[in-house]
Amino acid sequence: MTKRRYYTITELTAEFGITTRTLRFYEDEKLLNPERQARKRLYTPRDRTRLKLILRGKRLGFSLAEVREIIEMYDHAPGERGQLEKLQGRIAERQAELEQKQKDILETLEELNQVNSSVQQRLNELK
Amino acid sequence: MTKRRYYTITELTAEFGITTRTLRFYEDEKLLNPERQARKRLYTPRDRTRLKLILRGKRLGFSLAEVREIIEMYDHAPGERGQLEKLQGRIAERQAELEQKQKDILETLEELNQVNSSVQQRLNELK
DNA sequence: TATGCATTTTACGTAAACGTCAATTAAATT
DNA sequence: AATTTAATTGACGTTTACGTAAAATGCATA
Repeated sequence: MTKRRYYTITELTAEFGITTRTLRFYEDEKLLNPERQARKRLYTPRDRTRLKLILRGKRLGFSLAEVREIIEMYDHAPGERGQLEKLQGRIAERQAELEQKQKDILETLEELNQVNSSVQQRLNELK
Repeated sequence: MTKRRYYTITELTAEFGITTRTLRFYEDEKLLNPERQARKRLYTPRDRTRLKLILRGKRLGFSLAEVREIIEMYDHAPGERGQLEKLQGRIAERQAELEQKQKDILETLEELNQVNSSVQQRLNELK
């Protein structure tokens, strides 16, 4: 017996903690492309992978439009030199953005640590 | 001559690439508290620092409500044991969130690197 | 067969985060 | 004094990302 081929809409909502509305919305936005069995949606492993990419992008603060661009990079067609070079440019931009976010995170974590220390000290003083 | 004490609204919009509307909106939301000289806003270094925190939070995908909570952690009043412990709990939550974002970023950077490599290889093959 | 349950489609609603006027007002320059 | 320039205060508009309610459909079970 081979791997499951399809996921139902409720399986995905349960696995990722999202609503059916969200899944249908992403489909309207052409981010997902579930097949149909009569009227029911059947999500493929590819849909599930894309969904993970979408949710990860959202966690990082990307809009759906940005998520779409990033996913399109993954799916890029072979293309000619000019296209490929443009693609590299866009990749570099996203990488720079992500590196900025890394810095932002490190700063924030550091500050939260400092707050935590001062709170801890206050707690120690309280007996 | 000591350090500048105030920033005008246009100085801040220029420095951070935002609009006056945004600054007034943050003020309505009680995130900033500029003084007034007649009707004109005079932003203090403290306002500027908070603005930086706001913009950094936004880059990380936090909503203004979340940014507000984070800033309030920085500004927390001394408080009693129960309060302090709750604060530590909230700090831990935010830290976990940020660590998840770090993982998400590393994964995304790795994937973008892979795409970049395959694009580069294609370019090399094109002569 | 009737009934319940999940799913679908349609469509209006909503919260967040500003954008974009329009109508003052004040300060600075001619 | 007249005029340009910068800032302010409403207030309605817009986009994004779904929420939510209603009505129809289809499968499963009592």
